[in-house]
Amino acid sequence: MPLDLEKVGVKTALRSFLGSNDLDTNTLAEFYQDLSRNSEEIRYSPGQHLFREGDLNEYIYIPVSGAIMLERSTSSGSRQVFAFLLTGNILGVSDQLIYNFSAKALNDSNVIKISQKLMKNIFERYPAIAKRYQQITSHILSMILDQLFIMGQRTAHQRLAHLLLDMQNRLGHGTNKFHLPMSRQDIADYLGMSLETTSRGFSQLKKLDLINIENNYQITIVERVKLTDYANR
Amino acid sequence: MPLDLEKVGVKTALRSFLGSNDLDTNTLAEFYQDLSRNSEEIRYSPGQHLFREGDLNEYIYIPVSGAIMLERSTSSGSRQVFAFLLTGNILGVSDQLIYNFSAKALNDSNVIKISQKLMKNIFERYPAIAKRYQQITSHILSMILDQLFIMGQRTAHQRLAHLLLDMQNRLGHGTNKFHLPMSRQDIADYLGMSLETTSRGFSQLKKLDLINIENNYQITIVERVKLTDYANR
DNA sequence: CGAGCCCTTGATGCATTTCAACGAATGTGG
DNA sequence: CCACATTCGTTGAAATGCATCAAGGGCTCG
Repeated sequence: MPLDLEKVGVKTALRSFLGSNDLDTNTLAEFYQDLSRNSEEIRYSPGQHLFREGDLNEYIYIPVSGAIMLERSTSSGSRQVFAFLLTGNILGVSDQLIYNFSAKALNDSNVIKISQKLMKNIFERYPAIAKRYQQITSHILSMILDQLFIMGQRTAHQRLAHLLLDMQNRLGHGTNKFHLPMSRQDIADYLGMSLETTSRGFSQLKKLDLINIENNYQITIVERVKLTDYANR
Repeated sequence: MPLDLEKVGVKTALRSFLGSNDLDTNTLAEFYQDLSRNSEEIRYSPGQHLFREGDLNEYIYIPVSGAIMLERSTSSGSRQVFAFLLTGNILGVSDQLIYNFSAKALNDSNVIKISQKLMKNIFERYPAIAKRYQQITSHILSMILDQLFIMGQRTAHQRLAHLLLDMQNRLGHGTNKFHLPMSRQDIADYLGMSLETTSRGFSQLKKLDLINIENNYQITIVERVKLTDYANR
């Protein structure tokens, strides 16, 4: 379906993408017009791929609702999950001819899909947006560095604590409760550990009264400070 | 010292930075002029910092010779090494106000130092170079993803095998021999393992006749195909 | 030659994986 | 609505990989 700028989610996602700075209202309005005419919003079901590793890099995507997982698999069957993307994040920020990872919807998700061609065109006409895009790229870079840092850290349970803190930030909306969009296996492949270790990690953190597990996916951070401490010990 | 464009290493490094494409000779010549007037080549001794985590992000750096290590340390004393940079690589490609890692020379290194201000200026005047810069950023992003992928690999020895293959590509100059610029401890912190495990990994790979160790730093890849197989098993 | 540094190797204990069984939640067809 | 299958998560026990502790070897440089 064509992009409907009046939908609350779409606006939120785009605002989060563009950031709160610099862009004057005229530029913004024109840009929105461009988008609504030339790009669309697409709905994906759980498990459906936005694209696969090896596909031509022709679009960028901005999730409006739901959650997207970036992953790469080996011939030998193992898998690395690179990131979980939520509302207002962006994927496909790359000049590479071909995607070198796959993107898959974790649950029912709405996603804005913009062609790279349109994007290049927009960059030429709105330097402010091109600049913002560069900022985003460098922010992503710094996020991945953080992730790499965490991967090198001591214990599996600490890495899990990091993930939960991150998820609270991104999903908690100011509260200490959130709903995990991914499975234990997804978390395991994200943090480089086995499914069972992930599960034991949850149990351990619950036993220490740092978190509470309402059901498999509904998590509460009970002791944020202590959990942070646990993660960075 | 001011940048001497006639020096072979400098040319090589800049060419590798700029890539082999697109830029017409006029643009190139002007750009080189700009650089030689406004930037400099600096020599660093082993262990010396180019910058530290938290320093203002005011320069980008391009190694001409030697090797630079990017690292971040925790308060609790552990360390993550993010990358080893060699001739023609680039560091400081980020819009972040402050570096979020340190850069340290591993051995005697010459480095071209360019102010971010000059760089921005150059981008405005030479769009082709701005575009190239964006390509580089996205290439770096994809390198870090590869690194993240490797960190998720099963065993420590496999990760080491990956590193050695990477080093052969970058240092071997077409041969199967190369000189490692970093210590066992550096490798350990890069791959998220202990120094001892790294050492045992070397011994193991040698025992399997996949590599040969002339001395601690002089390595030969004996069986590239088998080593690749070992790394991805 | 000896000091210092880095690397290697061995022994031990702990963290994590693997294998296996079970439990909870969800969906399906009779 | 209830058996039943299926999927996903938890937990236990055994095996393995890795970190840690500790000792010793080799190289370099004064």
